[in-house]
Amino acid sequence: MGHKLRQHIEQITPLSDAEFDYILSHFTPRKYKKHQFLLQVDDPVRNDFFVLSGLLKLYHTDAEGKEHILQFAMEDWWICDYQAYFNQTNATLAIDCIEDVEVLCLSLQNRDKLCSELHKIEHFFRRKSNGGYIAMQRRVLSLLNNNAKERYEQLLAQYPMLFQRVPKTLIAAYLGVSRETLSRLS
Amino acid sequence: MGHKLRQHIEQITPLSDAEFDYILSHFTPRKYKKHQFLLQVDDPVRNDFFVLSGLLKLYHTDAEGKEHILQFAMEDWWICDYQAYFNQTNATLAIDCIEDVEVLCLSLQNRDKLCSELHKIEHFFRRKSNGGYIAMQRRVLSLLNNNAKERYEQLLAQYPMLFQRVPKTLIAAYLGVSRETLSRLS
DNA sequence: CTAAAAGTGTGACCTACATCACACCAAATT
DNA sequence: AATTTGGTGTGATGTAGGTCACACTTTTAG
Repeated sequence: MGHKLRQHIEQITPLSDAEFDYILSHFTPRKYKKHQFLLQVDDPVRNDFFVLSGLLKLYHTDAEGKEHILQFAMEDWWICDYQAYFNQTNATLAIDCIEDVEVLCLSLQNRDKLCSELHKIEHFFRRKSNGGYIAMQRRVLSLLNNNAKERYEQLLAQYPMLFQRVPKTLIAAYLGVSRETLSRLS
Repeated sequence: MGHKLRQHIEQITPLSDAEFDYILSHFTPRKYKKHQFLLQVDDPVRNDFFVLSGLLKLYHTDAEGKEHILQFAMEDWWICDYQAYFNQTNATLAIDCIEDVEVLCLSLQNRDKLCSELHKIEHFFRRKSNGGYIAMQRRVLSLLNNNAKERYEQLLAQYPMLFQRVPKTLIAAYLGVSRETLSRLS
């Protein structure tokens, strides 16, 4: 079987062996343990992460110390504080591991290099970004439209696997509901 | 002064006269009057719209008939039901005019043609999409983090001009608050 | 193997915001 | 000029979901 990254890119655009090797050479593999941080608030954001295995969360901690989860990421997902990454400023979001994790790291420099050298990679990232935008928009709509129970059921329907791997406290922080209220819904 | 679209694209990438003329030839100009629809639910989504002048809203109407506004768009903004546009399915969102409007229409075919012929246009749209993703993510965070008053003040700080052009009812529908509550905040 | 920490459920109570109902005013429309 | 329509404010009341407090169980770490 091919490399996970290759399979992932080829869902959008085919690659030759040489192209893929070249692309892969711009990524750095790394491993992290459960509870380790990939990114902490105020860190410079050096990399975007492509997840090979494991589970992570991207979140913001507010003034009262409450966590708000923007994204979970598992196999085949990308995760990053993109605002800070693209503007090369310091992180306002944190990323850490819910499970042990293997990722491929891509610096902004290498991303831009790949995008300018390989038109099909620029195309790939455009498509990815479009998809992400649409997903975020759907989430905004669901926050505007739906009550706690409806949001919970939508998430359950869309990512049933998540509920086996993630504590309810985190599901609540993702849905924007208190842990207690979530517990009374299900 | 140059064309508004040209200025807009050149914020990201420079263009020759010939390139711009070629690009522009893929857009169709159109005008709409206040209250006219650019897109209704269940319409096929033929175009993405670049706004030259005027003001529009992109919104969803829920089962109880309540409007939830996903986006306002004014000069220099793009507006579309992207989910339906990119998948070439029918609209689930509607777009209509809050003021008289001039737009440039771009079909998906022409967008893809431009993107594959001109690497710099693919780059432009990637950058735009990245920006849109980040903006949506910030909005999700603000819905999770902040109460009605805080969201109202953020919006006011970010787009003060909006409050001169848009009735409070629509601001409320954008913020996810009832009209009455909004009226008691300010 | 034991102690601490993390995860979960549930009752009692509280509050931010929704809903309903009405009044008033400004701007279209006839 | 008269009349409908759209926009806005405000009181009274209802409710979804938050907060606090506690108990119990499971996992993690020393």
